[in-house]
Amino acid sequence: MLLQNVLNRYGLRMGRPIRTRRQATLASLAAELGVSRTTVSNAYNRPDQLSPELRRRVLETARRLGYPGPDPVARSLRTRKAGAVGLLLTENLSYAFRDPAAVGVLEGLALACEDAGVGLHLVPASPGREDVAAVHRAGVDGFVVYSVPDDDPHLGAVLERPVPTVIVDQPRVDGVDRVGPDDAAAVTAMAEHLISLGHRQIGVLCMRLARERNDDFVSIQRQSAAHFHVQRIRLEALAAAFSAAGVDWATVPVVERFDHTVDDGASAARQLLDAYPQVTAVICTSDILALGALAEAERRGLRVPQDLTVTGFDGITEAERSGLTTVHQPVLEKGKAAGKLLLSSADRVGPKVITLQTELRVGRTSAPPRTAEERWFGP
Amino acid sequence: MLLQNVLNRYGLRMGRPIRTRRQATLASLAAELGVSRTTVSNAYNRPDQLSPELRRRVLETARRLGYPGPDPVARSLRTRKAGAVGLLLTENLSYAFRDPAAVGVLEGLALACEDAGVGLHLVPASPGREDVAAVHRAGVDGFVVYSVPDDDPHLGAVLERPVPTVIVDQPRVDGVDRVGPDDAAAVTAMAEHLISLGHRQIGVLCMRLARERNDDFVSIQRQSAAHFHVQRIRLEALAAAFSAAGVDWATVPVVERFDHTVDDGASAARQLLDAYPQVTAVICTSDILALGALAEAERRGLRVPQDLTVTGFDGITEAERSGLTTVHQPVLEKGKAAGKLLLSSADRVGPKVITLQTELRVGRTSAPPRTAEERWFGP
DNA sequence: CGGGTAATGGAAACCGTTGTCAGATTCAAC
DNA sequence: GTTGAATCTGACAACGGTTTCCATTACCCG
Repeated sequence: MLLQNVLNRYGLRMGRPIRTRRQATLASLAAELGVSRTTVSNAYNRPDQLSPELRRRVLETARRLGYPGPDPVARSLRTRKAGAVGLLLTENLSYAFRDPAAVGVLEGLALACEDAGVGLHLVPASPGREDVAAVHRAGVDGFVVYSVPDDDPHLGAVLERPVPTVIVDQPRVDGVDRVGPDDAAAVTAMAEHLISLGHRQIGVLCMRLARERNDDFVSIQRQSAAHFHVQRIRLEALAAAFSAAGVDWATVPVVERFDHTVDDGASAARQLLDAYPQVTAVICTSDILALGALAEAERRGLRVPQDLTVTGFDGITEAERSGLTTVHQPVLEKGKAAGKLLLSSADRVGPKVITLQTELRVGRTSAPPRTAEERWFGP
Repeated sequence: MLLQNVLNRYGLRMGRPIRTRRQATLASLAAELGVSRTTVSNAYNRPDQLSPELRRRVLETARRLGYPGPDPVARSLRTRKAGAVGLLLTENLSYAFRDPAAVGVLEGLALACEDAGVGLHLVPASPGREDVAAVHRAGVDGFVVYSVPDDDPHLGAVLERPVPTVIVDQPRVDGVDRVGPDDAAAVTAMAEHLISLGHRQIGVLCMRLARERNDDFVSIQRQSAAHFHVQRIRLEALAAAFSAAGVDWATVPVVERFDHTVDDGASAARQLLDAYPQVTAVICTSDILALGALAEAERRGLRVPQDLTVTGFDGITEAERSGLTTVHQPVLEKGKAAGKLLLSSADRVGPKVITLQTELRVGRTSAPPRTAEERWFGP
């Protein structure tokens, strides 16, 4: 027993081949040099605390012994700083990397982290996974939560952790910092644009509303019970605006897609237009879906905007290029703001909400609807 | 002094307002319950080691005291497992997120991590930054290094860390696991395709060769001294193949671009064709550059492939869509393989190299060159 | 020569866990 | 009542550092 201890002290272990000798530690290095651990630690962290000569000796001996410098985990434990922020994203990474809007947020966040010299720790949390252990295991100084349903177990696990948290877009949690656009206002502006053009026969394409898949039309109940807050708000804002314009929202078809690709947008548009050919405007809650709707319109031989108006949301580059009428939001800034907010949250008291500026960008995909006669007989 | 200790034991601290009371720890929770720390630890990590009833009490008291479960950092220190792999990428994140080939690798890596339930820790290391502290600070069980110049200080810092490392694409370091395509073979196949078509007047567009910017023609010296191994190998393979076909490599213009965007590809092509209008084929070391070259060809009114042949490398979706002749490599698999290799490296002895299959995909952008007469008088 | 001030290095506490191992308790069976 | 097996529990030693005092020495100044 004693022998074991002595061996340990010198970084050796019984019953193991020599070549797997334990890594050198700060203590073994100090022993080798005949100085205290403090001094070795100072050599790395506070060069002004010891003579240059001794420091040189320490570093040189470290190199000789293959000591890689203070262990980051031990250091984190002592200093209570991990030097990383966690990113919770209940979504396949493929999605995160494929949607330009999401990439923008990620990039902005990464930039903020880079500036501060802290790492970005992607927490493994695919939609299916119920195992929140990964959240518990993440050694981070704070979390950014991006676009997560309000009933996701990972979210709960994050909020229980005693570290600052910033939520981007959704969900809305009381007392937690948040960064996002004013979705209601933005969508209202879009609705009023369409109303003023004269559209009353509309259809809506929206993203996933809950964790269970429903690639179909959406009931009023499901709309108002949506766990994805952003989608819910956007639908509610549309409902409010069009109701005010005399449209009975219960008659407005809304099609949901669980996955978020251009192809899904196209198939949703097809489903919508097959069942409701009288629709004059397809409002999409994202540009990706809208790009799909444009593709489907072309496939059907519908001219945009003469025969059909299509609108999106986000303002991604591809949308701009195709002249889509959409709401632009500064996604890069969104991510950057989230990062900065999180990294500065040590010296703040109350929760903070940052609302980003959005801008209605009218492109070449919205125009007044044709009258019924025009539809049948041409202009 | 004694008082201080007693206070500490109960999670209190002198001279601080009550509301900032110290977070509960496993120890304070055990004290509260009147059981040992072991028991509390077991409640979380080995449910079979204590009675369900006691476990329930522990968890319930934990909730009441706001104990968030065992501290991840302390746990990592004790278990020597961080539950995360680091990704070193000496590049602005913007690049990583914008180049589809890089996104593919990232996505594959993320998938492998997700499968294993470990986090992915992005190490902040922009090109300019000389500060490798972030590498030292990263609490990870291993590193994936992706496309880094062989003289990058971060690379050295990673290799010094006593954790397994896998390098993707470049650099090539002896004794370190590596995943990547057989660049030389792939490029040779491409060269032979062009040679057999009859091209002898070629020009090359390549990516950054070193950490210092050089948006210009590249000397032979710079080519063979390139710190980005992949680029060097590709150029060398081209040189070998075309030399064998009787082309004096010293006369072949090579244009380098530091940044890697379609626009940079276009400007490089312009620079090349302005100085060497007799070129019949522009060989690019990436699809992104090739897409730019195609754009520039169109701008000049050059028909592809009749007037100019353009080839790429990577096989990204956009390239496929535009019919680019290119070398396809499975980028998603590359990332996934790197992740799996890293995560399984505990029980392996020697270094391992995984070479990925590539495939020459002849598209609509390569054809025999026009003869000089044709160039002036039409076919 | 007394005493104040840097400069330098060290002792010990602490960060919050986990794992080992031996001892304690319970319970059924003989 | 004894025994043995099956469960639980708790003391103790790591894990690898950082940081707050202290102690020592050297130097400077009147």
